[in-house]
Formats: sequence, structure tokens, C-alpha cells
Amino acid sequence: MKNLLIYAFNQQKLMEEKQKESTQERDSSAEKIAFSDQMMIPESTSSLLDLSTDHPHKNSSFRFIDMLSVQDFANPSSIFDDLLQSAAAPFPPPPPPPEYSEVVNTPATPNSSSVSSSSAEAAAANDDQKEEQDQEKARKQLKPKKKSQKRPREPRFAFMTKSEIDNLDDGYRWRKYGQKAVKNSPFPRSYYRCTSTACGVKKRVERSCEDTTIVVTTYEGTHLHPCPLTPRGSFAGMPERLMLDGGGGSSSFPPMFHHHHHLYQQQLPPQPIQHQPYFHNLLTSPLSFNPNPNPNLNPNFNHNPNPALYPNLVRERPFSLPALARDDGLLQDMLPSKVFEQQKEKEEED
DNA sequence: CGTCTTTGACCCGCGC
DNA sequence: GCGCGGGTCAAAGACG
Repeated sequence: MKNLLIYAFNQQKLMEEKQKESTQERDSSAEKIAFSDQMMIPESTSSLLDLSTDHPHKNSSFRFIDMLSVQDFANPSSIFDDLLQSAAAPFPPPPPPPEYSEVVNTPATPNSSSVSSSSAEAAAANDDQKEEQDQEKARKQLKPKKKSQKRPREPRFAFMTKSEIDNLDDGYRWRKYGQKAVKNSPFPRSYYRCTSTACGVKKRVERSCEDTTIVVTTYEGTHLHPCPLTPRGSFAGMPERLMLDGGGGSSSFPPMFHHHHHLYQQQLPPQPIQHQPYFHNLLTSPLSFNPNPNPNLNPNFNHNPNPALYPNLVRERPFSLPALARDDGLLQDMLPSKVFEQQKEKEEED
């Protein structure tokens, strides 16, 4: 299986940033364009992870979690910890705790009336619902929908994976609850929800229409439970502490990012890594997103790996950024417009 | 029988 | 107001 991790992002931060920009830079048309779909890509994630070469598990049944399981959990911190810190650096509140309230997690929309739509209002809405339910029942047999209760966007993180498998196994159990055709794309977008009760984490999986080997996975929300894996032995040989951390716990993100983070923290460990076949390519992608070259955001991150240190660089088929730039849907949501611009310029030069 | 996928319908936000 | 598109629901069916 080929896997290619490219980046992650916190879209909520983007929303805030977007709003900031829209108010502060309203006069700059160029900026307006730039932020139409801009994302922040913290440096810690601004490189593409290429897991495709020298992989011992060539068969298609290789599971995503297998790849994830090689992480070194001596350092249990998630890459997203850094990622969030990085992304949040210019912005005030860090991502909400698992028991976040809607207020906390409300997007920075000043005129949004949803800010106060937390428990009290929900209770009131419950009373209303009872009455409305009778009416609704009489009217239709549709389920009573919650009124006036806008759901704030959960923090979202997306990454691209070079894989032939759409639904990558990240250690959690997901239930597919929807599938929609994506505009301008022959590939549908699938919607998954974590099967654990009271865990509202969702993910969307979409395949790039330009590079069909690339799967875009967007995680939304925070896992409130440990990683349920796994009866199938995916964590075989994994240290217990790893299981405890397991990508769940405090981190809502795929366990792989722990490893990712770890590698970046070490900037390629000097000693040979046992699991290197999986991950030592991660830093060596020919594609390096770095729209925000601020070393202060994450000093641990080596965003410009030395090719001499990473001999596997450019071993895999180069990621088609122009193709991505033309992609629609999630890809456009996630790729920074600056990347698009740079690619455009490049194309124009050619 | 429980779990999961499929799929059409519905809801809702947004832009025009 | 209307249409469009994204996101979600839930019934029905498949599967082990």
C-alpha cells in the first residue's frame, strides 16, 4: 500500500483567520482571493509524508494502522499538539477540551446567534421540541430537527494519503453514514462517524479526481475514548503505553501523527530506527508545503530536509501539485491558496 | 441477530 | 425567494 501524508490543518483557525483578514484587509483584492479558501499549514505538517517506497507490506490489505503503529511513543505528544499550537499561535484560544462547550468552540462569527446556544437554550429547545414533535408528527413523519441550535464547527484536520484504499484504517471504528457525489469530481465523498457512543468524531474521505491515488481524509472532532483497536492484531508488538495512548486519549487525531511529530522532533533520529521502512520517507517528499515559513511556530520542525540526509527523497512519483490545485471540494478547502498561487505562477512561467 | 453499507430524501447555509 | 451544494438521517438490504 502506498501512503503519502501531506498535511493537516485546523480549519477553525482558518475561519478565524479568514474573518480577521476579511476585516483588516478588505481593501486588498489580492488578499481577498488568497483567503477565500486559505488554510494555515503549520510548519510541523508542511511536508509531505511518503510511505510508499520500500514498504514491507506491499499487499493491498496493509492497514493504515499498521503504518501508524510504528510510532515511537516514548514521546506521547501528538504532532497535533504542536500543530495546534502552531496554528493557534497567532490566535487566542487553543482547541477545546473534549467536553468543550459550544461557546468555546464557536467560530469567530461575532454576529452569530449560535454563540449562546448551549445547554440552557438546548433545554428550552427540548420543551419546544416536545410540542413541535406532536405537530411535526401530524404533519410529516419526519424526525424533529433541533431548531436554533447551530452546531459550531469542530476543529478539522485533513491529510492526504497516497493509497489505493479509500477508507484507511486508523485504529478507530467508523460507520459510514453518507456518501455524496462531489461536484466536478467523479469520485464520491464518504462520510464516516466514530462508532463509539458519545464520540462524535467524524471523518470524510474523498479521492482526488486528478490524482486518483490520493485519498483526502478529513477528521472532525475529538475522540473521547481510547483507541478501540484491535482484535485483528494491528497493534501486535506495540508497547503497552502505546496502546494506552493509542491515538485516542487526549489526542483526537490519527495516531500516525504522533509518529510524524516524533520524527520531526528528532529531525530524523541519528540512530537507525527499527520502523524506518515505514516512516523515514516521511520527511523526504518532493512536495513541501510551507506557506508560512515562520521558524518560531515550531522550532523542532525541520521543514527543509537536507537531501543528503534523506536519501529517499524524490524516490516516489512526485506529487502533482498542479493537479491538486485544480482539484475541487475538500482539496480546495485544504490546500492553501498561496500554494495555488505559487503553482499558477509556475505554470505561467512554463 | 448485530453490524455495517447503501442510498434517496431531507435540512440548512450560502450566494445570486 | 430560489436554487445549489454540502452534510445528515434513516430505512432497507447485505453480510458474517
